[in-house]
Amino acid sequence: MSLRIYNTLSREKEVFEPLETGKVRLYVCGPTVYDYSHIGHARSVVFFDVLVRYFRAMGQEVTYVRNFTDVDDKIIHKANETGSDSATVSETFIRAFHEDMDRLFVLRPDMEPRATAHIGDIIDVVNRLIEKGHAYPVDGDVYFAVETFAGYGRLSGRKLEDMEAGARIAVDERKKNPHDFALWKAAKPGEPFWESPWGPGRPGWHIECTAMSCVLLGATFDIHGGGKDLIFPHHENEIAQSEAATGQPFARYWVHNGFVNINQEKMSKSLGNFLRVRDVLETWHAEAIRLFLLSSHYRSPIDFTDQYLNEAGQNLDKMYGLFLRLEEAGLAPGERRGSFWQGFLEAMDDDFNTAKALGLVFEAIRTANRHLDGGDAQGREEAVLLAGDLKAITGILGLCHETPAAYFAAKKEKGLSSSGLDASAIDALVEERTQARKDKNFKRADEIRQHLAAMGVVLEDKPEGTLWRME
RNA sequence: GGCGGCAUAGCCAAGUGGUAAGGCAGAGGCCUGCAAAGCCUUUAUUCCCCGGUUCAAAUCCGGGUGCCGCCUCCA
Repeated sequence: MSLRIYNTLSREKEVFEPLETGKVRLYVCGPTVYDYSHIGHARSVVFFDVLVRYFRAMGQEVTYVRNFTDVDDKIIHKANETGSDSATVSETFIRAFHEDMDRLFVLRPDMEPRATAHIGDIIDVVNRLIEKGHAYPVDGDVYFAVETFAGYGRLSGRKLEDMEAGARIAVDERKKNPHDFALWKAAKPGEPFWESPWGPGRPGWHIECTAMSCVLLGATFDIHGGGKDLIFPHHENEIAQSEAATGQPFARYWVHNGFVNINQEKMSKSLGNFLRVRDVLETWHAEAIRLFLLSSHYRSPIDFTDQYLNEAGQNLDKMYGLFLRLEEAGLAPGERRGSFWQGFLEAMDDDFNTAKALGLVFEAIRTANRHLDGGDAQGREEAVLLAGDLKAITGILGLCHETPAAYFAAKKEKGLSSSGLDASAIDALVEERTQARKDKNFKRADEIRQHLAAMGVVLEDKPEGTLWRME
């Protein structure tokens, strides 16, 4: 494969060459589990899911690690708020995260380490950093000394001097430099803690990723991913900790996804516009959500609106519609790969250009439909070839998991239940209309069509009879 | 104040030197008793503005304008 990836570290697209040929070691920052996951989490998780599926389809052996931050101020706060404890809170939201992402057809990573399961590894790294003079304990806390790491600021393009000026961080007299960050935090009363050489406490946020990636993937690995917002300070700090501790290069390619806005506004607690994955799934099909998320390049910001999700839903119908047509024609997607597959590979090789790839998908669908409209043997053969490409492509994008029949049946069911209509009543009207048509009473037939249309029921007269579906 | 990103049709969105993918919406047509679905045609002489480089620029360079993100353990 000749994949090029935009590396945040160099700010350029670089040819991807894994450390070890045929193997890809990937670490992606997972959620802090103090609440239900939102659509922004979904974008990151879905994008990296596609990245992994693509590597695997290209024959690469991927080791995919995504952590859970299960000890943290926000989790502790949530526990106090709800009269629970940290462990229960994290357990609850880890389960919820899995439910949500499973419903989005996201494949589970190979490993999903939790910070609290790696306290020993974390303490080891902190010890090593102290030994090497990169960290210092103060009153049960341990801080990383940013000035001891020459490359600090390389990923985010910041210089320590520049950051001094407009820094909005509280001055802590105990720190040698205001930008020194906590590796270990002394326990306050009522907080969860673990014993350590510096007294009871818990890990700081950044150190868990250093410890777990090193243990699970090695000191140096291929790709480190996460949301754009993690570039600073989280990933900057990870690099400093890891390279200072091991003396070896850390992640080689840094991949960061852009944000999801809601109606052109940033999602934020203060605006109260957080869209939870499980709520969004109530309204839209999981694959329509994936399709929407993949319709822009992963690094661009994307705007979540009802209109765009509806469009994605229509496009998903179009995909299933073709597969349904083929099935009804007794045709199965072919095994041979054609030119659309080649185009797909080129698009994906160019920094995972899923938007371009989807353009090809729709072109292929249109072409296949045209061939089927033709109805001749050669056209059918072409359609089968195209369908094969489409099947392979949608598989990598994580779309079209269902059979077309099941997809459309579920859609009808959902439309019925949300509108409160009764299927048998509709069937009766359709039957009446069929009789009217036989009697050439088109006036009555059209009345029924319009009546049903007003309720959101769309009729399709096919040679084998009249079908109806919910709009 | 520092760092970074983006500006392409009514809307969304690809396109990093060679003459504007794809989707939605709109218009016309084929098909249909009428529709729906599908298909065909059509919708940006032009890519925020002004300069420059080049045989050639949406694409490169300089300047401007506008929007956005990060610098607050927010994906």
